[in-house]
Amino acid sequence: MLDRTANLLGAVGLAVADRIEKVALEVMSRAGETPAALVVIGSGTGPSNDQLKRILNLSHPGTVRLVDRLEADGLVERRGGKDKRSIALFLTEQGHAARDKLLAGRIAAIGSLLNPLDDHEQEAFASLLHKLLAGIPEDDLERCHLCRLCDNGVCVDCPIPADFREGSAA
Amino acid sequence: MLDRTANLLGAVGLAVADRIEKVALEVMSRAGETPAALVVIGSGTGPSNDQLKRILNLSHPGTVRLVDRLEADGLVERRGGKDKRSIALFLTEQGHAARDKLLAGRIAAIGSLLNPLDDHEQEAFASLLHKLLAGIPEDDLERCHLCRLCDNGVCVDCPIPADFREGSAA
DNA sequence: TCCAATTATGTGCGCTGCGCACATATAGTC
DNA sequence: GACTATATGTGCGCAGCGCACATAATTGGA
Repeated sequence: MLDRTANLLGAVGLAVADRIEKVALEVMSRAGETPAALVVIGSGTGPSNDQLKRILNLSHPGTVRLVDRLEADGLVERRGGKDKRSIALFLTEQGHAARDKLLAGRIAAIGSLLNPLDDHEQEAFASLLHKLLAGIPEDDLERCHLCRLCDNGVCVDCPIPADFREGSAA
Repeated sequence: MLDRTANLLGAVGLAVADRIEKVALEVMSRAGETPAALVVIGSGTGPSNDQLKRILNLSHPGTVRLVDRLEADGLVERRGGKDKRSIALFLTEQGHAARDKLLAGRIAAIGSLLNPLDDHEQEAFASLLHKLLAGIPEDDLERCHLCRLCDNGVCVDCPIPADFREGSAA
């Protein structure tokens, strides 16, 4: 029985991931962790390359190149960090616009999957998802990773502590 | 309210996709659609390259190279199809073993996410997922795509018609 | 005070996964 | 028998990412 539930969740998860990827390709023509980076950078207050690397769970060089791509696309700026060695990442105006489109498209795409459920069922579903999410992360870093594509403007009553919101994690 | 539910589902979907990818890397050191191809080929009765391409939603050359990789890894065999131009794809013994490990690992990884839910909640969750899945696919091809990583041995009462099971789709 | 270890970023290089344009062989159609 | 459609395979390049390495700045002792 648990296996059957897991299989159903696997199919739904795949459908969700497929739709998120499709939206990201439409909005910014990028795949992999690049869309998540856009969201994370926009959520924080000038995160460093190293913080981004840990949240996205990428290698260090991978993160550097990822930021290169975002910079080349005109979505992100590298500014000086608190150290002279570190940098601080900020979205450009264009970056903010792309991030908004990405998040809105993501919510719309996933929302369309929820159509078969009526209001009451959606509420029950949200409650179960909430409980499930609360049980996943073991530390702040894992929380940030899990929420790397979340829309903070929409996620009221987030099952995950708010450290991420201030960009103070990692 | 719907937006909040969609955001929660987005986070869960991402967690599911992350775990599936991790298992695939551990089991077969491959990413992208290659693990799905292993599952699909093992589910069917000698699908052609073209059928695989449509189920995975890849370009034709991408599918050819994907099969090249699986063949090089010793997991898949190309045999003659019903036409002299088409081929039929079958798993080797090693391929079946890898597929079993992949599916078992997938179920285990997703199942661990379900731990916070008690038996009653899991049943309710499965029911909602079932209803949600039934509303997604518009044709057989989309069904096959959605179920490309599903474990047929586990998915009783599948919300999706059984054409996929016979490999007759597309 | 100066040198070693740590931290933070960036580069050279290669590999995997994938798509576009093209080539080739077989099957159906007029 | 020529023409189109179908099915597979190739040349080529690009995106995304990791390993090994290089460089600059900070920290922590001896």
